[in-house]
Amino acid sequence: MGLIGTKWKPLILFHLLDNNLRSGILQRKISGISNKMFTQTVRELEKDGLITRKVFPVVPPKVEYGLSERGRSLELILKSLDTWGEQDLLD
Amino acid sequence: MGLIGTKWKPLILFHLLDNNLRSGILQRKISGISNKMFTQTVRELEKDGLITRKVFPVVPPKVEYGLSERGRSLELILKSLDTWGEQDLLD
DNA sequence: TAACTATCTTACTTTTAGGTAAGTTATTGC
DNA sequence: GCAATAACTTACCTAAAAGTAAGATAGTTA
Repeated sequence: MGLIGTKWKPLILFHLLDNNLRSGILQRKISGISNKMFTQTVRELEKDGLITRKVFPVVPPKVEYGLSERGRSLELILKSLDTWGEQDLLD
Repeated sequence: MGLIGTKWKPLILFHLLDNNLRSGILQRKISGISNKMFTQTVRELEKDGLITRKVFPVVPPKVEYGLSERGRSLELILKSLDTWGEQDLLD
């Protein structure tokens, strides 16, 4: 229940619903997040087992994030939250 | 989407799903919450239009909280979050 | 060889969330 | 007339979350 008790986690998960995304692109989708919070939050999501992280050994670096199976199991909840939030934009 | 981005709000809403509850009882159900945070959070939820607050002019005071229609519309999401959180208790 | 790239870290500071403890209220029961 | 009651509110303080800005990395291209 406390699972979603953070500002950024649900947002990041939400943006990964459609496709895997590489780090920079995902970050640009989360408007307002600082670089630090972004890295910190994906690290936590990875530890939680909600997203996967794939590093390509190239220069400049390339990192891709995607939902794990466990993360995928949140799909309905994430979509509901999104729809609910858009109904009338309080908060 | 940022709607649930707090530690206590979803918890309080969740405990109101079944019945309206008077203040003290509701607060005792939210283990770990301080008196201050409790009052503060229900105030916010009331402003958000998610819960209703009914004051009975008796001594000692009696206050009852319940879900508003808008709050009630979160029922499925709250229950999903709860079930999801219990599946395996990470976080 | 210097600049550019994408991703992340680290040190430092500010902002926000949260806790503790005391005080307020108005009636009832002793 | 004093204590007990439920539901706050307030002032003060600490802890946690988040922002800013700088630096590390190492190949590629000019």
